[in-house]
Amino acid sequence: MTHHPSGQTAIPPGQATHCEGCSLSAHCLPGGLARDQMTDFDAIIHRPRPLRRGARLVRQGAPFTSLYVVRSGSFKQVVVDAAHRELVTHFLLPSDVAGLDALGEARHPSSVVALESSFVCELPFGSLEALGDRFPALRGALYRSMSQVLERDQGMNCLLSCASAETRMASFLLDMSERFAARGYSPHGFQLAMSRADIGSFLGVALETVSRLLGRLQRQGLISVEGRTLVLRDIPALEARVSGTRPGR
Amino acid sequence: MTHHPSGQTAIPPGQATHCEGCSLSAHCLPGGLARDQMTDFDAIIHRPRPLRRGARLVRQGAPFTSLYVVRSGSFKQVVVDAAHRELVTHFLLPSDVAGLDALGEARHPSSVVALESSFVCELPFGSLEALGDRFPALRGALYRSMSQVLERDQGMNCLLSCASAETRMASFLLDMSERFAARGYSPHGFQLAMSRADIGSFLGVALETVSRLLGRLQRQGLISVEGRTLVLRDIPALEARVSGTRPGR
DNA sequence: CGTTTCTTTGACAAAATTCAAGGTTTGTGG
DNA sequence: CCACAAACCTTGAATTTTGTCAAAGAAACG
Repeated sequence: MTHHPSGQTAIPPGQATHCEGCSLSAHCLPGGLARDQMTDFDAIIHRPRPLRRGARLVRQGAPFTSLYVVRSGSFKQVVVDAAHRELVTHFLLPSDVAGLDALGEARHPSSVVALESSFVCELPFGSLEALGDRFPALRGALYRSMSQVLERDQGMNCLLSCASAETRMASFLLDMSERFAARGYSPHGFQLAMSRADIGSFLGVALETVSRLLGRLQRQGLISVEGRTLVLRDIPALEARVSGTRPGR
Repeated sequence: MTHHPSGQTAIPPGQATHCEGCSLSAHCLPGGLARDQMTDFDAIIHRPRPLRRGARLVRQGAPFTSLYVVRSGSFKQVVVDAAHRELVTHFLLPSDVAGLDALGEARHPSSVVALESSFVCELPFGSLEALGDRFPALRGALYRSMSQVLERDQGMNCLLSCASAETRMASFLLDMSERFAARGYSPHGFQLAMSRADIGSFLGVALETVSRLLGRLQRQGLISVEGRTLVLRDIPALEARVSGTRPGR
């Protein structure tokens, strides 16, 4: 899921980082703000901080104080359920917002873990709200982010309710592809930053099934996989797998 | 899902309905407002309107203008996916809010259909937002509602990802029970307003499986079912089924 | 009171999981 | 830079769960 083929070069560590010059700003929360408003927004955010692979950005149960925007790298969002299983609920790419599910709550209902070396911008929610009073566009962007998550979750529910393992896999690959494309990267090939186990947890299938499905899709010529390097060779065919699901339910 | 055993008597049709006197107001959006603020809130809402079984409160794809609070009765939220299948994503009980998933969008991404004769209060979103500027508590309540939906969806995803059909069923029954309890009704027995097909769609299992599972749980003495009348006879045992899921994944 | 919709139940088939074992990659310390 | 350990990935075989198809019974509706 390294969004930049050769790693970390796109965004320099911690300096020279202002929303105005940021390549993500169009898709990011302050996207709809005017130039001078963005300066104010800039003032409240905590500058990008680095996280290593495996580091927790947000810990389930910790008090909610800030939202985080992924600047570079990627994350998985996980919840630990009653049976102490870790379940992956989301994968976050640059410009995605972490912590939204805690917004109305005192504590975070899920954890967010870096899948690779990553940078995030921290948005203290108090300041954000205060700014929202002055810039309605900012509040609108926040609403939009939340309802995008809602819609995404709803789509996921549909997938989990009634799609075969193969359809889930195809959906996942296409979804990743679209999200990369939306961020200006190639929709045809990318790196998966997460393990097979993460994908399995996310899609609700066993990790062995993930492995078998990737193998099968490769044999059928729809994709190429080599470790975590993925190439989508026949996107229309993948799309056909998604729409052509089992009849019933 | 009739929350009042003998039907519709709890809330009179359309008159004498103000938030202040409403039995739901504690759990409802204006719950945190002061007395005089509630009067203002009262002024923006459109008074309860009746819907018959099968009537659509919200139509997927229709422009988003209002949120709706369920006053009495119950609803199912459904999405029609790419393969033209209707999938049930939520069941709404009194005090639940319909339309939240459209909040940042121009159009509703899902439909909301009455499962029985029901009443709702309509909250024009424009007025609601305007009022939110004056009463921060109201905006907080809105955030809370949204993140509750997010959390619920996330829980559902977990259930669908890694629970057996039986566990899903037990979860569903307990969830209903809790929600009835939270609204002041008995957690031990209630009416299901939805069909087996709806439950199946919601839980991601075939309707025949729903039927078999209910039968099995009954034979084991955990519940009694007769048509859509349900009695939970052994809630702790049901809870044990939920936590004691399959080991793997 | 008949028709439609909903529900239950059985037999069979298919999909996916579990268990097991071997192979590969990644990361670390000497 | 190499060697070793740990984590990760693949593949096979047997088993289990759940879906599909079919048919009959019950309930709801006009």
